[in-house]
Amino acid sequence: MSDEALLWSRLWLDDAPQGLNAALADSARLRRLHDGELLYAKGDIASGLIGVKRGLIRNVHLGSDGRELLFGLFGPGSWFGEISLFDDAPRPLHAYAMGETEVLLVPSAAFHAALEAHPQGYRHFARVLCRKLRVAFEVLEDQTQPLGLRLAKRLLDLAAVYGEPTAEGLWLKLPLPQEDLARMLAATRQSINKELRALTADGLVAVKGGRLLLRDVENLKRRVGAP
Amino acid sequence: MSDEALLWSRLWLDDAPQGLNAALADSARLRRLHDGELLYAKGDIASGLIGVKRGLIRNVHLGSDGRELLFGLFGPGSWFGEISLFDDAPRPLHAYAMGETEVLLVPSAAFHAALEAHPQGYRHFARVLCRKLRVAFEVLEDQTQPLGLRLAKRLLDLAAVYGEPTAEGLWLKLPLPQEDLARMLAATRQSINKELRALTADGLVAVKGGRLLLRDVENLKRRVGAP
DNA sequence: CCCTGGCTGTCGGCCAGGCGACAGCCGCTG
DNA sequence: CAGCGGCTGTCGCCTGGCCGACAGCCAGGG
Repeated sequence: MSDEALLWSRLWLDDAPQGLNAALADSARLRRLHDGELLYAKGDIASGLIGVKRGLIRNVHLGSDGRELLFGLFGPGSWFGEISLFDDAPRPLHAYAMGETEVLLVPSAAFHAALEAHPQGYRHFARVLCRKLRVAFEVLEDQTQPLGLRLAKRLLDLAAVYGEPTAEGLWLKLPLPQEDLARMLAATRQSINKELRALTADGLVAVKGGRLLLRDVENLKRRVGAP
Repeated sequence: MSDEALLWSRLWLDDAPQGLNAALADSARLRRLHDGELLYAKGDIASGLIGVKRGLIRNVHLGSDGRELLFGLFGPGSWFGEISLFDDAPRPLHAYAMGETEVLLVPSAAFHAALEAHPQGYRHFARVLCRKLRVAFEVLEDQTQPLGLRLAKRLLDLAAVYGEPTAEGLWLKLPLPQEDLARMLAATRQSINKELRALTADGLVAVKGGRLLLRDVENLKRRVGAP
């Protein structure tokens, strides 16, 4: 399967609805972005649905004080940007590229037309929206937890998407400076550093060559879940 | 218009799709709840879509330490509970009554059947889900703001739903102990008390007879928005 | 091979907000 | 009208996490 076909298959939760998939794929166009280039800004009207073919897209909020909050990190196979398509409201977040990146863009008009022709697509995207809502709820629930726990949880979440199992444990194949973890957890780089080293001291994670290794996923999960 | 007709009209954002509305209304049944009675628990499979006819429903998360987080407060005219219907996953939160309460419940099976017959309903509910997602995003963005700001913002949000304009200002016609504000903002009662009195000192709000009065909505908004 | 720029490790001061404690206050009920 | 239970007002202590500062460290480029 070509990487583009793989990307399309990742748009669907289980079985791809053939007609709809074809309609969307026909109208998609490729867009290339350089490192740091803006895909869209918060407040823009929706250009379309986005699928990442190569590279990485950051989905962020910029506080009035300049502080950046990192809501999403989308790698190859990920789709996003549907919210503004459904409610016709401005983009809720900025999106820009990390490294050389290629995305597929299904223009809004084509997206709407395809869905009108294949209404069962609405049901699918309703499920997608639900999943995002549940994730948001979970993060909100964890607000009161100490930073160490929230960090461990986030690492497990990242590993679920970007983890590569090896003999030593689960590698995060992702450029992930501590600064970014801080931006995800609304914390400071220093605090992340401290917690990360606490996890290292407990033998749960390790850092080798700038990448993170989850050495004991079971124990991490236990620490995060039922104490 | 009867209060029940009013409730149904509130299910839709703009114009009610007649056929779908009728189908849902036909299958809805009334359920009466006493003060504190559980409507559903987190983890339950979805019973159906809920509309509040009379009283108040609290939508909460219970932390393992017993701490309660208040995610939603639904009064007459409010609908909720659609998430689990669309993704067939367990309820993400508990829901229970405050005071004598009556709700309409559209059973899951009937809900699905009605939507299959009227697929344009999916589009509507997708919009509803989007709105909830945006609210969640905003709360997440405000994580780093000082408590005073978050409180002011929340009061304005509450006023948008439960506010009653008078000569003195905007009354919150809602039983709202400081403890509940604390549970909404993941703070303590004491901190809320302090911030509330700061707002009172600035003449922005007032408490009379246990209810809250927003005396200067304009200034509150200014304080919250562009400084 | 050195220099430069981005990341990591670490320290100390500081403060918002948590937590326990307790005293009014007010409305409801017996 | 006395008493009780739920809410509000207020203190003081304590701590997690913020912030500024600075010193390694390492990789890539000239």
